[in-house]
Amino acid sequence: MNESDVFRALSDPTRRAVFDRLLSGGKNATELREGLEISQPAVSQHIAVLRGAGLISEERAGRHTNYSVNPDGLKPLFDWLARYRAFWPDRVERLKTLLKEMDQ
Amino acid sequence: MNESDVFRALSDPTRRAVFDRLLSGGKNATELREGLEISQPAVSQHIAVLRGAGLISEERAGRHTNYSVNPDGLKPLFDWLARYRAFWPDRVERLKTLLKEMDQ
DNA sequence: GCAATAGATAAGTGTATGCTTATCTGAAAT
DNA sequence: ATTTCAGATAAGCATACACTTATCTATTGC
Repeated sequence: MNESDVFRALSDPTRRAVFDRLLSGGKNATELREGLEISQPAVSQHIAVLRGAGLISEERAGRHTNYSVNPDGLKPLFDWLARYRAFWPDRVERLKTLLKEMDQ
Repeated sequence: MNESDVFRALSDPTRRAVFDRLLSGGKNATELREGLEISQPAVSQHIAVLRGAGLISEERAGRHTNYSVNPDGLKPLFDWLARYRAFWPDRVERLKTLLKEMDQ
């Protein structure tokens, strides 16, 4: 919800790995756990933190729960970063990338 | 230096306030402390965390030390966020702003 | 109904974090 | 030289975090 929650949620590498995994589409908790050498409750707790920060949303489907990236979740981060636009790297390159992407 | 350090450093509101204060130019530790109801060592410790994350750099000047934003410090954050470009808000508006800014 | 499965919650543990007061280092000024 | 000021470091403390094992809830399938 707020900046602190988002920054804190993303400060943990395992949590970033979980979040990253959702980039390729929604997944359930078991799928999110794959490859991570961590207990089931630990994943569940990480998911709770990400949800609490507004970064992911969930949809119950039977006995599975499907988690997906909340499109607005990163907004606090973008908003905060916008004030540091002066320090954005490779502005021109980034702009080109954006333009190219938008043409598609 | 790495993503975790940057996210963690910025997860603390006091530390963001200190960092924000540097946006309007370099400052020494006493100036950074102004308005914060916090002890001098606490500020010193926050500065150490920000420096450790590569977010600020320092320049000793007599018995003062001038701290300033490290222009490359936010790069890990930008790089990480670049992968989530699909979720960037107001892409067109942001692009316009960038263009306007670059024309100046 | 009953066993199996997905996931959350409880309780406990070691470590990290943010803060404090007290002290140290080093440069400035008199 | 000695006091003064900027800032770092030391030590201690309370709380937060990330993790574990054990247990609970809810849904599915037989």
